[in-house]
Amino acid sequence: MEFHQLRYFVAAAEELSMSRAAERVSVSQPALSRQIRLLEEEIGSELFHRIKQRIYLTNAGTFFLARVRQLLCDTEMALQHTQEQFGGMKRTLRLGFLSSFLDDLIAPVVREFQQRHARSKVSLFDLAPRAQLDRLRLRELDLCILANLEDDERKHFEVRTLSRHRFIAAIPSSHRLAGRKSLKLSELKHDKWVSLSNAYFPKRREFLISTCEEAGFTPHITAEMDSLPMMLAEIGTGGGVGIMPAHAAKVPHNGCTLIPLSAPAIHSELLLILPKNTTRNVEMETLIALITERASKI
Amino acid sequence: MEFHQLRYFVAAAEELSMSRAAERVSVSQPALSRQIRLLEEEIGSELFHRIKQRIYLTNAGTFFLARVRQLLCDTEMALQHTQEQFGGMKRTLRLGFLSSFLDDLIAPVVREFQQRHARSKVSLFDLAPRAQLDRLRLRELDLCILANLEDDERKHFEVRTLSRHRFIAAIPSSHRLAGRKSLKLSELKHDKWVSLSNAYFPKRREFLISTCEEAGFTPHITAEMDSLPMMLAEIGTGGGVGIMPAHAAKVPHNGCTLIPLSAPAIHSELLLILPKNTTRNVEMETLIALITERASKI
DNA sequence: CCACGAGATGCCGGATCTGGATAATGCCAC
DNA sequence: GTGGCATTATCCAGATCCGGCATCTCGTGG
Repeated sequence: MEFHQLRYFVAAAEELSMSRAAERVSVSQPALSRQIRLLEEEIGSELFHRIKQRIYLTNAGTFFLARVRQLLCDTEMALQHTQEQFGGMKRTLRLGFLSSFLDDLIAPVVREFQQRHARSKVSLFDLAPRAQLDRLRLRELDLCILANLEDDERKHFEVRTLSRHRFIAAIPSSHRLAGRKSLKLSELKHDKWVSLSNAYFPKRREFLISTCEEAGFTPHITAEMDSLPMMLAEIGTGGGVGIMPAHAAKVPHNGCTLIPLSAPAIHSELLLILPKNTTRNVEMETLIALITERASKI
Repeated sequence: MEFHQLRYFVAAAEELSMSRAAERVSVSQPALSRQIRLLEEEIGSELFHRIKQRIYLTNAGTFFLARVRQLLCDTEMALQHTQEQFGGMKRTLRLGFLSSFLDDLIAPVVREFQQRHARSKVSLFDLAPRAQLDRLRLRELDLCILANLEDDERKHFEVRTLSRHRFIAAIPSSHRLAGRKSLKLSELKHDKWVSLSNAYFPKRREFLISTCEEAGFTPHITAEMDSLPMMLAEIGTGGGVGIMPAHAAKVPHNGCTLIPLSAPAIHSELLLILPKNTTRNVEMETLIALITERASKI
């Protein structure tokens, strides 16, 4: 297992195309294909389904991807941190986020920031909530953007609310309610449910259960997934139903229908999370201001 | 930055010798030297002091080492986990520990375990407490062995006490009290103090402060270090005084004198920590039994 | 003063990674 | 149905980079 193989893999997983991935990481397509094959041989399991000249992540691939993301993130941070502290390198701002906010919030903010502080560097890390918080606590990230935070955690960080989002229901397109314009949570009381795993999404299962109980039933949870894309994939193949913040619509969801919830109105808050008791420089303040401003417009 | 460079670096840092490290990782000494040079060039800072044909970790090296350990641990775990879950590989037991317990507890237990279950694999990961807990929570480790645990955390895990250890004081060998056979905590009330950082050692600073306050003073903490070796190095160069569990004597401490504390008697508990609500197989039970048994003899 | 040990340097051989050409396959339009 | 386009897999030659050997330097200890 080598770093370049992992980078090629992430690129391929994100592009869902060997050719585009190869272009993105500046190698030829055969070179990339081959390295991914080697990686698959080492793992002993295919990372991609190759069907009809297209590639799709296997379950193993999805599972591996989450870990590789964290790995590459930690690698980059270890290098940067050491360079900055001992190699006289300028401080890079490290920002954790959820991929569903990349287009609307993160990317425009970073573009604007780069214009104002052309000599500053910002590194972006697409990580699950749990992974973001762990790294913020270790000061390996400078700030995080994620939705919801259990009370236990709040006291360790400085937390600001950026915006509020409604929850929607995600059900298979073949589901009896898939044609509806809106639905009530209680209409899904007899369905199988898919949740996000607590390991990556703090307290998410408890949140689902208590929300449903307030609506008068206990959800029958049959699957817990490690990421939003995996959850949508599971639902799309008929594995059950689920709820999630509306911005989840940004991630691909073939076979899934997303329907607004008319009752109860469940909200999640998008939060900006900072370490407590730290002095912040001008760049940091600018970045925070830009994020706050932009988020208020969503 | 490549994986083999990181492995060479860890080997060199542990052996404090390029030649022995080279032998350990089965390459020639020049090859290893060169790769470490390349790594240093990439970081922009020396990882080792090279004086009089010997090598010593620089501050940058010590800092980088902690992160690289975690990185290699995570890499190995990502690979194993994926292989086991999707590649039909047999389950490996992953065990986190503190290096000071390797010789007396971990190594003998693992040897014994290998004899009883020759076909099982155990992987060992030398990690800071914080890193162990984070990885246990994500189920990337199966079991941790560490000292002390804040109450917040206890409720997330199953915790068993293995043994109790007295705290000792660590002071520079040049310190006015260095000749003493034992000393009271309050005799150090006017010294500069060195603590372990909260980022890697949960609540360690608070523990030091409250312990000192019970002894009638507030410690003037001038440095927080990321690891026990760094802390001992800092104390050894006159950076202050500190307290730590007696087993710290296992790690090299040039320039440091370790002296039993006559009052107050501060204890720490060595804990075995397991995830909650998991089914455990025979191998796991054997391992737990062996650890418990062995620890009671220390 | 010399021998030995440890790390640094130079050069060569070989593993392997890359890239370009090419083949095979599927999709889509006409 | 057929031809064009796109995408992935395969093959081979060239280049890169890593590792090993020999050697050098420096410090230590007898």
